[in-house]
Amino acid sequence: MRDLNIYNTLSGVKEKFTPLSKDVVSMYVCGPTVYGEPHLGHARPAITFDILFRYLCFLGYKVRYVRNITDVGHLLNDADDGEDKIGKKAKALKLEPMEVAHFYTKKYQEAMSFLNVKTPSIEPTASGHIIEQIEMVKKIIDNGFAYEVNGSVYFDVVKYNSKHNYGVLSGRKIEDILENTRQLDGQSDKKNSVDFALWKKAAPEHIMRWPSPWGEGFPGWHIECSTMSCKYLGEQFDIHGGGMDLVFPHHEAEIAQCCAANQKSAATYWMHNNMITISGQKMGKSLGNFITLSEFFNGNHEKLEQSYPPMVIRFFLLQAHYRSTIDFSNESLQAAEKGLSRLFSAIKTLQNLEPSVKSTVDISSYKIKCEVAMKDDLNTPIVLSHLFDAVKVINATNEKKFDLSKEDILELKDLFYNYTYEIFGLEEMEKQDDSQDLNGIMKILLEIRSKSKEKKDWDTADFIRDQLNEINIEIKDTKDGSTWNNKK
RNA sequence: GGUCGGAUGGCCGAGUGGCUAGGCAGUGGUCUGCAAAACCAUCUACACCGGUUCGAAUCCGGUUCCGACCUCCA
Repeated sequence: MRDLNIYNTLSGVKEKFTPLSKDVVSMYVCGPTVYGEPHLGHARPAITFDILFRYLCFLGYKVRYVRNITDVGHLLNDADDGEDKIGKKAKALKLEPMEVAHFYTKKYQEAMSFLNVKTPSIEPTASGHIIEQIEMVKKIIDNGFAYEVNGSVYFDVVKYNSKHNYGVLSGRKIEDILENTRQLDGQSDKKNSVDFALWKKAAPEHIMRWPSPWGEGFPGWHIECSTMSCKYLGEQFDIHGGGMDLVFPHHEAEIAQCCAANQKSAATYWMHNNMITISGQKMGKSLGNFITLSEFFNGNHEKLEQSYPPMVIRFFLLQAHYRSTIDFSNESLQAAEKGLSRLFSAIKTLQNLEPSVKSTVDISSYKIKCEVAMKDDLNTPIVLSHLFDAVKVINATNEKKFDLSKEDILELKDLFYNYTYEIFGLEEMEKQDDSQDLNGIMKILLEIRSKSKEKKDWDTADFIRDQLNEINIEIKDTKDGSTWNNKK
């Protein structure tokens, strides 16, 4: 339970991870805004922090993992008064906003479960914490860091910056931001362009609205995370995560809000995953170049040459370090698919390995190497490279080129079990149709084929093989007879 | 424009001073009636120009190109 190092955006370096309380870790990750289909971009933070969650548990920590659902319609931008993403969608579809939010929340959770992402300990919704958000806004006003104008409340960034450092996380200087944000703000009520909304008055056409001390309105974008992390993890907790695109302004604002309200910076460690790119460009909703997860799963998108099962997506992401961008392409996903099946087939081989009295190959280093890589800021690609080295040993042993003792085989089983299933959350892509009927029929067919082969009746043997292949049943001839598997 | 990051072999992607990353593809081989699958072996690198060093993909300076954030975004 020691020596896990993680990169902290706050300090800009890798730091030894020391939780606030010895055996317990508190972790908050920014979840999705539920107004559209979950896409590949959503999978990255979910999987990155799922790995961290799993690994912390593996190390014996008790983890409370909170990942929010943003189901409150935030404004598209400051100039666009009264329109929010969820509300807009609801109007277009003639639905209640919460119907839209609920629909996409289910979609998101479903996709995450396909990807074998563990459910967080708590998945709170912004709409369920309006009262708490109002309370926090009040606290910030009382502390003198926010002001009310026309039914909206804004965070006074300039004043805050005179006492604290607005920019600790993103490295931004307030002067630069002020200079660079001199675009026409419409008839904004803000004192300074850097100020951001804590509570926004609802325009008449705005359909998501709640009563507040300042009139009917809705909470600002950043306040929900501050409120919910504080409620469930305390004013100071261990890890706050999310995508790199959230560093500024979202997480910067969160820190400011928490400092303004509680004199605490919320999280000790701030972790950010990098983006997924498509042809070198960020895959994102605003760019319209995203591919949804269900499109990956069913292959139904013009850019996709085939369907990619959830585990392939998961493995694909693990092949890159979470802080690197990863470029999507059919070629790399297909490579991932083959790599993954090589890994699983070796695990299968491992189950049936014949133990020898003594080992002729040293496998003791793998466990340590994997651990070192994992503890070095979750270097999953390095862990995988060690596992693939071990795959070679397993296969070579199976070919009688090496011997492995019973103890060493157990150690390898342990290694693969821990990393593949427990920590990486990879599961076999079993699409096996193991119905009794099919099994029986296949047994008969393979027997006929085997008899024809004995009689050197290659026409019949090949006919059976080729016809089955046509309906996606693949025959594999091995020394000990033939096996079959369902390709679809 | 400001801030930050990146440029690695056919593709993806690790690696911060000397030792084979790994996966996929390619090539050769084993197996096989043939094939597929599987397995084994193996080739192709470090954007460019200088510098530091016994030695640089790795450090320093410069150049070119690309990306992210600065508006909602994972």
